[in-house]
Amino acid sequence: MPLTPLRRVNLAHDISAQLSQAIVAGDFPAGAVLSEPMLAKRLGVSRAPVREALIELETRGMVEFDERGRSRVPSLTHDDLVDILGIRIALEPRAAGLAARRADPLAFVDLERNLDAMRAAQTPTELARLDTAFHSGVVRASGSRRLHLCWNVVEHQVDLWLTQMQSRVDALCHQLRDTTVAAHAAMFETIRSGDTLRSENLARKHLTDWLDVLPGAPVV
Amino acid sequence: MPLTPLRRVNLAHDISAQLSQAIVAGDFPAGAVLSEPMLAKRLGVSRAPVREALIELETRGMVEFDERGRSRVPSLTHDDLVDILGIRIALEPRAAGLAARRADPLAFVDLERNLDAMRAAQTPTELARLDTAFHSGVVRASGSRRLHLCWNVVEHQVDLWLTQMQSRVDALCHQLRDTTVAAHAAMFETIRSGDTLRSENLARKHLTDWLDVLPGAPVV
DNA sequence: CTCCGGTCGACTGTCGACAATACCGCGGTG
DNA sequence: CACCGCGGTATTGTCGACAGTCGACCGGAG
Repeated sequence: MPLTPLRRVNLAHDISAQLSQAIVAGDFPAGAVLSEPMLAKRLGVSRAPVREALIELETRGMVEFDERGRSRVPSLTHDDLVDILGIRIALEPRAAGLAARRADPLAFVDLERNLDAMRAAQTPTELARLDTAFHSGVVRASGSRRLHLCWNVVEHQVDLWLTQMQSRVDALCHQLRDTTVAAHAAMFETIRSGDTLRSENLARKHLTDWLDVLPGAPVV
Repeated sequence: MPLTPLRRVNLAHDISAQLSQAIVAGDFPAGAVLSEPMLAKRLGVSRAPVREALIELETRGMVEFDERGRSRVPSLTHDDLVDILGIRIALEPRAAGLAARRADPLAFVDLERNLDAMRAAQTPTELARLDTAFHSGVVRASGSRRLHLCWNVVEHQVDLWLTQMQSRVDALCHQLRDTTVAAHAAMFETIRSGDTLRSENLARKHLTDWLDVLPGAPVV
């Protein structure tokens, strides 16, 4: 037995993850101030780890600090989404290419499991979460720590945008589901086959396709 | 008069900048442990802002946390440099293209000033600093906050690598100086002219050229 | 000599407290 | 009635302190 994973606790890290999830889930509306005492009280911890979590979230674009040091939930516009996708179009082909070159079997089981989960998913929320998770898996499979750091900056931004625009995009998500699953499956196969160039191109096309769909969607 | 910039002080931010500079300057060798009490004592502050600065630096890849929470200066290998340049090749063409599209005159004066400084620079260290600063300027000129967050991850990595490999690269830097200045000048003109596509291509070529030079350089 | 247990010191993670600052509403004043 | 000054309140930035944990070192047993 491999015993226990053994890991020193770090409240800040847990808080960061939990807060990020809460923000994406829409628990805090766009523009809401996340005051440290309020969060500390709700989480049952002191302000120190909360502060550290907020700093980490700021570097990931999940909160913004105003000129007085208060952290707020950023409110994303359509332009923000285009900006985010532009960055992802720059980063993710690289990640897919590296993943294809490394061909880590361990990462493949994660990706395959994600595909299965996505095929079985029902709610748009679950679908969006799995979609992001798949792309995270590709970045992780690239094996580049720095690429992963960059990815952190955009990882949950699309999810956050979806939450803030929720009224309109549920139907869109559902409609795109089969397309997305098919695109992910194709990416998975290509990465596993080790075809670097084709992996890059598929990743790019998957994202640009999405970008092309958006202007037609009823957004603002 | 635009009055004062007015900005609440934040020791953590200053510490982050100072520490980053010190690491790049080689004050802490690769693998060195940056203990919080030691830094706090040297800086004359308490541990709290030091911790916050370290967290920020970790998201920028300037320090790494080991399994026990200690922060260390990462030691970069040749593969790391290739990885970093790969990310920059993905990000910077996008930044240059956006900068060309925005055409912010304010950013142009910064870039032009950098060009002048670079033409006058003497030491390789100064040259490397200005080179990084130019690329930072392009990213800033892109106007994308998230792109800037991603850029933070790689901003000083090449400088750090140069420091850790210092013995060999001084001559290389000097030799590449004119090439670099010429490439930057060309990028500047193209961005200012608003030619998006050409800006992207120049940025990409500038970086891939550099990548091509490296394998021949006497590096480990 | 080698190996083991115990002790010491250092460091991290977390907490509560304090000063400084900015917002908000109220009362007084012209 | 409009405006200005003022105290109360909430929040941030910073500090010192404490518990838990880990490595280093030392002494003794086999």
